[in-house]
Amino acid sequence: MAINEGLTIGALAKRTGLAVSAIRYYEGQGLISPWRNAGGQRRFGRADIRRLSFVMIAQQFGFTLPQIKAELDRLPGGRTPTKADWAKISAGFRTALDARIVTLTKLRDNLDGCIGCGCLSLESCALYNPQDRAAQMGPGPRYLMGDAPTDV
Amino acid sequence: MAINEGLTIGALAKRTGLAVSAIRYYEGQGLISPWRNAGGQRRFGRADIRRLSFVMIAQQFGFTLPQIKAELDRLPGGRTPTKADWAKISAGFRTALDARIVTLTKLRDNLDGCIGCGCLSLESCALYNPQDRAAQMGPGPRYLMGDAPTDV
DNA sequence: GTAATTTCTAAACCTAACTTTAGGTCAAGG
DNA sequence: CCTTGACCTAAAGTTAGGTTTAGAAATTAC
Repeated sequence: MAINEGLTIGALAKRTGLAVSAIRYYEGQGLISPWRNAGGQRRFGRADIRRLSFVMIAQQFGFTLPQIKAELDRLPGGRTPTKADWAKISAGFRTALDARIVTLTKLRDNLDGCIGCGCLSLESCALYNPQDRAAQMGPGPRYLMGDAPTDV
Repeated sequence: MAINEGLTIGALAKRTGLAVSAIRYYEGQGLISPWRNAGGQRRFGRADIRRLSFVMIAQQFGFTLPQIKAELDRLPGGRTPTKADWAKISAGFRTALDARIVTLTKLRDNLDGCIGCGCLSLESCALYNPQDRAAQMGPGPRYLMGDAPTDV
């Protein structure tokens, strides 16, 4: 391994647990911006490990890649992000997560009522509020619970 | 409208709020089994409204169609399901939902720690525990999460 | 009886988030 | 120097959960 020329894509993949192809894909989506060495191969900085870590956590929370990119774009350009920079962004997660827990809990409570009455029918079941469903997106795969993460 | 020959696909769509195309798709997936009239058109029983209602709720909870089918297959064949039949199946939701709430709450608590330290790095962040990641929730093309976490 | 809806089937298309493949190029070890 | 493994690009394939389209047949409305 050379002196300090950055991580290869393979090394980054090993460090993050991501597939090499996924990392290339993320670059295409603008989530990371490696530089190239003389031979045209990607080289990544150590800060990219943290960036990808952020991506993976955010995905677990149900964020889409464009939403995640929007968050990452708020990091300072020009210098390596500090812990404080990351902490600021992470705080938004807390809010989104709290909201999701509230939604699920409400859903569960409604379900309790439905188990009691055995209804599960459109006429009487609170779970089917058409307004709730109307908020869902049209085509394509559905996301977590239908409650898209509010803007962080 | 004829006497009592069952619901047309359009009527069922109106009752459930689903698109006609979605209902046909669900039939293809084995979630409902309409009969055909003399002209070859689908006819549905009133019990199918409830079946589709179940499908829609289960989707909100993040179940995939095959998982939902598995649940529906537990309903009695031969007779129209009673409220008790539906209540038995609904109880399973309660368990799944409770589990999901616990997972999210744990995730949030871990995040609290991470916001404190500002780490968000693979070396020290509890959010990356591969075991936690394996506990994926929600639908979507995320077959990657079960991958070998190599060294993490 | 005719026009307007609905419905039918099959196949193609859609999005998100990736993976796989094909056909080369680069880099590191012996 | 040569071989092996990592890397490159571009394009096509994959999965889930549907939607759209096209052309034909059935039903309903007037």
